[in-house]
Amino acid sequence: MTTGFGDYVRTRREALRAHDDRYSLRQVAQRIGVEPSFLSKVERDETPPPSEAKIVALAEELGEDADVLLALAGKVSSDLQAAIRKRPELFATLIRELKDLPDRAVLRLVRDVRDGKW
Amino acid sequence: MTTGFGDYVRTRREALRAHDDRYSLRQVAQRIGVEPSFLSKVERDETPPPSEAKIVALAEELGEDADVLLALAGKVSSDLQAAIRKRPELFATLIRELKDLPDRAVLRLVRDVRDGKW
DNA sequence: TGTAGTATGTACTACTTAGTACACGGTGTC
DNA sequence: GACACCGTGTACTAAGTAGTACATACTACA
Repeated sequence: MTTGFGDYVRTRREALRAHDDRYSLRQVAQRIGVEPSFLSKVERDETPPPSEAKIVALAEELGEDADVLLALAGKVSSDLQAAIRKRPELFATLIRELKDLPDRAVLRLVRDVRDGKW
Repeated sequence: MTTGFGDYVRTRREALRAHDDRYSLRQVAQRIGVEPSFLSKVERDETPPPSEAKIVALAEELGEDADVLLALAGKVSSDLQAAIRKRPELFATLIRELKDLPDRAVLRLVRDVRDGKW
């Protein structure tokens, strides 16, 4: 496993733990619903990242953006996938069009869409 | 299996076959690189849709849009996923913003982006 | 009628996913 | 020195993924 997923989670968890004992590996594992040994392996990148559901729970637990954590795990949220699958040609074209544009261009687009002014 | 994926592929292949013998199940199977028995099961929805690579090959073979065929198989092209994973927050926001907008709105957006006028 | 091509059915396999169960050894503390 | 956590190591599993291999049975035609 060469994703930085585990590292990232561990670092983040340890940071929270510095101020709050409730962020021990065991307690976090229990709250997100996995065995401590499993979370341990995940954090050491000894096993691939867990399922989407667990990652989302983990993101919530760590105060992180779920999409970012999923991305780190090499996944894309299933609701986004569903949206794309509903109109595959449309979204495929759009995403391929945008993928090489700079952040600020995409960001401006997002804002314009949100404000309905485009 | 209750996807219409198999049905769709079979219908499409039979249609091509009406004009061209090279579209028998066996020959198509060979060209896309699977065993005939496997393609048979796929077309009868007796087994889940094949891997992305085989679906893309199948789309090419059938003259269909790969993204559409992938969507029918409940998948999203890995290059789109990669694009999203590179900037998860940006794309997640955009897609969630667009997912309930009507086709024509999204389409217009796609065109505007392509023409660089937005 | 045999043989070439066609679709299908059955059995099997190797790999991956997504974990659990449980024991072990370390650390702190009362 | 016993109790309570802590992280980790080892072993296991149940289900899904992505097929292959081989045998069977039908159809067409020469």
